[in-house]
Amino acid sequence: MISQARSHSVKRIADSTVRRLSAYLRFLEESAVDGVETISSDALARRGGTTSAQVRKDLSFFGSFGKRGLGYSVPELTSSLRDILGLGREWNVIIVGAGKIGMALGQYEGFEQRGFHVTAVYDTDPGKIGTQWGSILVRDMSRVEADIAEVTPDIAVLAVPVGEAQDAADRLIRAGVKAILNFAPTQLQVPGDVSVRNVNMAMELEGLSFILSNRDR
Amino acid sequence: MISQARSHSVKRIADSTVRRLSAYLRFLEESAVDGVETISSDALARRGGTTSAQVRKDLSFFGSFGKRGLGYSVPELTSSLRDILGLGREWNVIIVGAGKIGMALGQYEGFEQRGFHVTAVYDTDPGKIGTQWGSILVRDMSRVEADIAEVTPDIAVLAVPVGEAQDAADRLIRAGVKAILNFAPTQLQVPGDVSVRNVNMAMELEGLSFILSNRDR
DNA sequence: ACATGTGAACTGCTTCACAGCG
DNA sequence: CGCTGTGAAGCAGTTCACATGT
Repeated sequence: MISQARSHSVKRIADSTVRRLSAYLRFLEESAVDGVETISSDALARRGGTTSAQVRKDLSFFGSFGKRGLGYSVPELTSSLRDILGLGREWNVIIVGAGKIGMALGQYEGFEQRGFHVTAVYDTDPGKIGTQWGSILVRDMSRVEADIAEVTPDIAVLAVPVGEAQDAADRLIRAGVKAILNFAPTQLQVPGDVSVRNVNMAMELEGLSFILSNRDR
Repeated sequence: MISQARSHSVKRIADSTVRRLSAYLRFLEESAVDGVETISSDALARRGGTTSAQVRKDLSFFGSFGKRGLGYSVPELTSSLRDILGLGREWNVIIVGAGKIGMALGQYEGFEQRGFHVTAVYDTDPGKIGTQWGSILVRDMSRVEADIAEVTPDIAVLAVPVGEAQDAADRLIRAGVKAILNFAPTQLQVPGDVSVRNVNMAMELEGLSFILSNRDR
């Protein structure tokens, strides 16, 4: 019996660790397709751009998943990582904002594949409300509180213009949403029990711009 | 004379610092619109979700921009941060992959606004090649090397399916590209002189999933 | 012999606290 | 007096190195 994920979990886990776990999981899934049965921390590390010690340390927070002298069983570690990351269940997701980004996200297959079920898309534009995107109906943003009262989504994806982001977030939080994936280029102000992750293209581009500007000097 | 950005810049700057500088810049721009003349490290911190000491330390790597007892001049600090981040010039950007994400990015106004000039979009799909997106023409991916040889883009945005990402990156790098903004959910293998930033929605969602799963425990 | 799991050492980012200056 | 700028202290994340198990 190896799958002892969650038996540990005493100290707080660093954000960077969680990100790497995601990366390991993706690589494991690729390896499984290639028919690899067993993998070492070193192979995992090379592919993820880190070190074997880092891989082992990351995993050690959650249990012992390897066999000494051998490495990790690909299917077993895959399953353990899924469990650790909370991917063993379905999460209900709503998308707020039916613009270009919201649309691209709504049609992204990767969401469903990983257990993130998009239940609804919201917008304020009467021209968009009522239109159908595949199986998803664009709903009226004014209904969002009523809908959430019935079934609270686990995660709300915010894909509205910057100027509307904080207001939208406030509404969602008041209605009970506890996790937001924010695509608007602004730092949302939220209470401590609400988790926010930001996806900010402007910031990433500026990061590259900074590196390019300071490369030689 | 205050704008002494770049007179310092001895030690390596942490990634987290650069990200915060981006955030400060955005907030400063918002403040300027509201007519604010002067701002303290404390105000900047509250808005950016950090501490005043952190703000001052971040800025101190690049010079002294404030007035003791007063704070920072909004226009002066804005200009200094733009300079530090390398936003004082235009960067040429190509988008590789004319799918949903590539399309959304190509039409994103924020790019141009901040000096990131999209010069071309590439795809391999004959049905897409030759179509026009606003002012941008979708070009044949097989031409990318020839085009780059003429004008090397500063940054390439990778918005192709996972399976094609590494190959596309290899081609771009061989052709001279030194900075990549990668939207494919895979860890690209690149030489040391190439900078990569990742935008990975799956990873962010998994981060939220992890937090939600471990919230109470 | 080989690769994991982990305490100990190390590195570097963050926070503190206060001197310095407007 | 208020707020910046910055060494020093504190802390968290990473790397080392080796005992441990197969």
